[in-house]
Amino acid sequence: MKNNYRTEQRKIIKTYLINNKDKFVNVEEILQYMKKQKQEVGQTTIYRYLNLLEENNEVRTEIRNHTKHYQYIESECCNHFHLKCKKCGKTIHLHCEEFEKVNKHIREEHKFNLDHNTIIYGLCDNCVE
Amino acid sequence: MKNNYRTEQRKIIKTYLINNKDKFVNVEEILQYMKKQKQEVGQTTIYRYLNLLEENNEVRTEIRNHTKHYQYIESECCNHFHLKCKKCGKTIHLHCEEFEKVNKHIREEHKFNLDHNTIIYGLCDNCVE
DNA sequence: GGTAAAATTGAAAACGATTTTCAAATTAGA
DNA sequence: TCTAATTTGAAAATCGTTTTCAATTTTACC
Repeated sequence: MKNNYRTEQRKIIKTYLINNKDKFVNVEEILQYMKKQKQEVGQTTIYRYLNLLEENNEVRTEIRNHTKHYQYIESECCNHFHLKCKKCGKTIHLHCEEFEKVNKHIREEHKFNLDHNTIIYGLCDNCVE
Repeated sequence: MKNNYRTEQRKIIKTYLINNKDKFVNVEEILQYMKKQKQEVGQTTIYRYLNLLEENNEVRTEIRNHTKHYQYIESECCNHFHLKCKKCGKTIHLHCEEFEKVNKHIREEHKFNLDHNTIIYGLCDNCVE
């Protein structure tokens, strides 16, 4: 991987992302955490490293009220789809044979390759009106 | 619908959106078009009206290199899913019985309601490596 | 039609997240 | 150890979007 020196700052940022891989975090949250832990890192560095991780597909991103949020992509989450409620944010890890069959069908018949890292949005049963 | 006076400016903006419903457009593009047509509208007005349309689910949005893009939602596109290649942007209108079956399965068994307005991302056969 | 209340417009200023700049510090690799 | 390449971070710049506010337009009611 190009441009990937292992500096102390990057280790800290990546550790934070991995420790919070169950949610999306933004730069402000990373910054606040670092401050608390007395491991301050310049915000420019955080932005730059996050961009690098995004280019390398190590994080997925999402924009929440005008601010980019980042989530570390777990490799063990690569073999199933994710459904996310656009109202309450609940995520469902879809381990579903039938969906995988359709995925194959779409790949073969419709010539399109669904991306396991892409979150599919909708409404969960609690939020649907 | 609240806050929806029918002013000349809004008619023009909506017409532009409908005439370009096959693609995503941004404020700059709308502005340029208006200028060409000698129907200038302040950019504040465009931003405000687009926000209103978004709240009312009349447009879907997408962020492309730091800029919000808008697409008018055709009502006749509500009964099928959309696959979009994240590399070349090609959109496939997925008229597919098998997918609809899985959609029903997901709704009933996984308690989740896929949203026809949500675009599902992946790679088309030309762009997949 | 006329009129008042409510909503919209748009130029300018403010905002705020992100990027750029650039000199100093750090890292990798010979 | 030494040098070239890369990274860091504070400050400034950028730029898309929102806010402000006075003027204008639209609606709704008489």
